[in-house]
Amino acid sequence: MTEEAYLRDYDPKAFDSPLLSVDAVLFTYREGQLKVLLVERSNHPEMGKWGLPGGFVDLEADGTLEDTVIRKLQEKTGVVPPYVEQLSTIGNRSRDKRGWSVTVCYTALIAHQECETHIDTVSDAKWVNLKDLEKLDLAFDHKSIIAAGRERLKQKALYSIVPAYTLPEKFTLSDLQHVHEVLLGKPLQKKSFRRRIEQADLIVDTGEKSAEKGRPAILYRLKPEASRHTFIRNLEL
Amino acid sequence: MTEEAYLRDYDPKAFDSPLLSVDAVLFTYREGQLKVLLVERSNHPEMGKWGLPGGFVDLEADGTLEDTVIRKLQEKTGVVPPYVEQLSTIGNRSRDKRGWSVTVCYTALIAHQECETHIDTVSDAKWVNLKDLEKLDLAFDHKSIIAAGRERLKQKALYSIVPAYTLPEKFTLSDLQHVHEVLLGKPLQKKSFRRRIEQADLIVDTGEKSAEKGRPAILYRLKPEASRHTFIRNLEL
DNA sequence: TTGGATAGTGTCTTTAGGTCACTTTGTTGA
DNA sequence: TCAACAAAGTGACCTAAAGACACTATCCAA
Repeated sequence: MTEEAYLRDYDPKAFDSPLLSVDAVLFTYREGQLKVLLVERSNHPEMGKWGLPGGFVDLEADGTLEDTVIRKLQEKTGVVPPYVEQLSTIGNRSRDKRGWSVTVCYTALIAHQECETHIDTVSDAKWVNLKDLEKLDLAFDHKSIIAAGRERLKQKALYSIVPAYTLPEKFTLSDLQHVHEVLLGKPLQKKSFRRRIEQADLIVDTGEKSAEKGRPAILYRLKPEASRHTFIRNLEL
Repeated sequence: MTEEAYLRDYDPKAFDSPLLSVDAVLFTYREGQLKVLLVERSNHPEMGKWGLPGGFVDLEADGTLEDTVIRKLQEKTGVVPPYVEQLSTIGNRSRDKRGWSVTVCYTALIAHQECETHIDTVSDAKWVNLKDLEKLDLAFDHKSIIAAGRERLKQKALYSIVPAYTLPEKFTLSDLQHVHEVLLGKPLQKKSFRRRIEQADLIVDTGEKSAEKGRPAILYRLKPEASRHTFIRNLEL
């Protein structure tokens, strides 16, 4: 048989295959707290429970898996988060009552200011403090996915400034240090932190200053190469 | 409608969904070269081309995605590799002529001695030097998946001794250093390398010595906690 | 027993990061 | 107007990890 004949007769539903979905752990930082976006499930199974934003691939609309996540996140937040990175894929027979199920998970970061108003209009989405998650009973294995996302972000805090994407476009080094401290769960030395960031050479002085009490701080912005525009990490080499 | 009713009537084939497969980049080290296991495709599409070992989830036999990879690897090598780790998931409309396709990719490591004989009996599998890959035309996007796996392994060489899983159970520090040098593409300082490994405290002296020319070297083995038995990394926290 | 080959170590230098006190620069209210 | 306060930013010293490289150790073979 030729490949043409094979492809002509190919029936995608001839074989049983797992259910495939996509989920996103969207983090933000506000008032000293790390928060995750949760969505109330409006369909079975686990209807009524809160869980991660996500869903199924739209074979027509989506060209890649990243298109799917971004589409789903935009539905809930109104915007495309500036940072999206694949986290892990989980697939087994027990995580979904419907049967064998696979979910491709992503972590995403955004400044809460970017989507505050839109989330308020969407009644089925809300920010939840990571600290308050323990009490909640989330859908599927979403709680452990969030834990994995948080762990990944913690690692990033050790050797990168990726957590900066949880902040507004212009931010101070003190802000950034606070985010890192929350992620790492311990205070950092101001000097060391600043030295590391200066060496990395990933941010640039905007010339503006913050207006809090005390000495005003320089407002920085991420350099264009680490640009604030849908930085998608999946197989870039 | 109750959840019970929903689940009773649930039809997994009611919606179109992407094709889901699993692929593995199995590395080994031999005679100063990094090698990857390739398999000749016996079915359409891309029949006759060489590609990564992998396949579809068996909803009956496999409990998790990792079961699927391991089953596929065992079919080709005869054994379960001591190190298997999820790499990345790639899903888009263009990678497979059959349509929307998602593949969950893994990297795995094994000593070539463990499977030499079995691979010789399986005529459709062979080790290929990483260096020789450029010339080859592999199936699907497998060449870029291998590149990603190699890049991941290179990162591991910087701060771990995971590459030790490409070596036999008992190995010398010189062997391990050679593997790391090939991965990093540059010579390493013997003293620094050994200091780093000693500090990590992940290997233990077997009491045996190697018998090459020159001064015999101490044979080490990975400590049980970094045990040589199907160390699967996916979402361990 | 000596020379070749490779394993393994001693030691100085370099660099990244920790610590902490000090200076700077703004606001606020007597 | 100017001290007191608060937070930003820096100087300087110390420690730990890694780089560089020469040196010693231990085997085999001729």
